[in-house]
Amino acid sequence: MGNQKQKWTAEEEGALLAGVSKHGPGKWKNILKDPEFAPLLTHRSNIDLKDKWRNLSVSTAAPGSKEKIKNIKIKAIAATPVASIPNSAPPLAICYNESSDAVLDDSSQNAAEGKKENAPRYNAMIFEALSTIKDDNGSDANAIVNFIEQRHEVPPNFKRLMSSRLRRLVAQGKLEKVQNCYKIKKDSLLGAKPSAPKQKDVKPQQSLTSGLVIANESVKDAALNAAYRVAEAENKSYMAAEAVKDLEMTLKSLEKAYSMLQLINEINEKCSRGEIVLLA
DNA sequence: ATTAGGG
DNA sequence: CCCTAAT
Repeated sequence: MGNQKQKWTAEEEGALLAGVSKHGPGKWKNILKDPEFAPLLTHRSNIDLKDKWRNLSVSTAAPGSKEKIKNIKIKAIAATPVASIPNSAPPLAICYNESSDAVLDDSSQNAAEGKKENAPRYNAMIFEALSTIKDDNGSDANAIVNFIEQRHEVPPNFKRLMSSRLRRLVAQGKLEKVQNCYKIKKDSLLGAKPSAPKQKDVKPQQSLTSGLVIANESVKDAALNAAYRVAEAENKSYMAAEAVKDLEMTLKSLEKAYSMLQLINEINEKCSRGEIVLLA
C-alpha cells in the first residue's frame, strides 16, 4: 500500500495553524511537543512543519505579487437576475480569472514589533479563537472577530477580511458553518481523504438517508446566501476594489450552489416517484 | 539538537 | 520532500 502520500491533511494543517498561533512561528519543536498537537502531527518533523508553513505563507499571502489586474466578468453577475437562481436553469455562464485562491492578505499593518508573525496569521487566529472558545454551537463571526481583536492587533477593515476568510475556510471544508456560527470541522471520515466524498452515487438501496433533508437545507441556505450576496454585490459594485475578492467567492458559491441544486432536484424527483436513493 | 533557506 | 549551513 504504497506511501501514505505524505500529503498534508486538513487536520494536520489545522494543528499547525493552531500551533503557530499558540507558540509563535519558528517554534516548531514546541508545537511538536505540545500534547494538543502531537497526536495529529505524529508523522511530521519540525522541518516538515517549517516547510509547510512556508508553503502556506506563499500560497495564502502572495497570489500574484505583480498586481495582476483581476478582471472578473462582473457583467455576468450584474446581468443575472437574482430570482433566476432558485428555480429555472439558465445557462448561467460563470467565468472568472485563472486566479485560483487569491486571498488578498494585508501584510502591512505591523506597527507592533512584539510579534513577528506575518503570513497565514489570520487563519491561525481563527483556529486559535475557535479552539479556545470551544463552544458546541460554534462561534459567530462577531465572536471570533472580538476574540481576535482583544488578543492581536488588527487593521480597520479586519471584520471584512475575516468574513471573507471564514467563507473561504468553510468552502475548503476546514470549517463548518451551522447557522451563523462557525466550528472547526471534525471531518474524520475514513482517514479523511479528500477523494472520498467526490462522487455522488445515486443507486437504488433499501436504506434512506436522513441526510437528504439536511442536504436540502444546506443547499437552500447556500443558494439564498449566494443570491443575497449577489444582490449585495450589485449594490456595492462601485466599490470595485473591495468587492472583487468577494465576487470571486460569490461566483464560486454560485457555481457550487447551482450544481448542488441540480443534484437535489434530481434526487427529489426520484424520491417523489417512490424511488429510494442513497447519497454515498 | 533545531532552525532557516536553497534545491 | 531532501540537503546543508548556521545558531
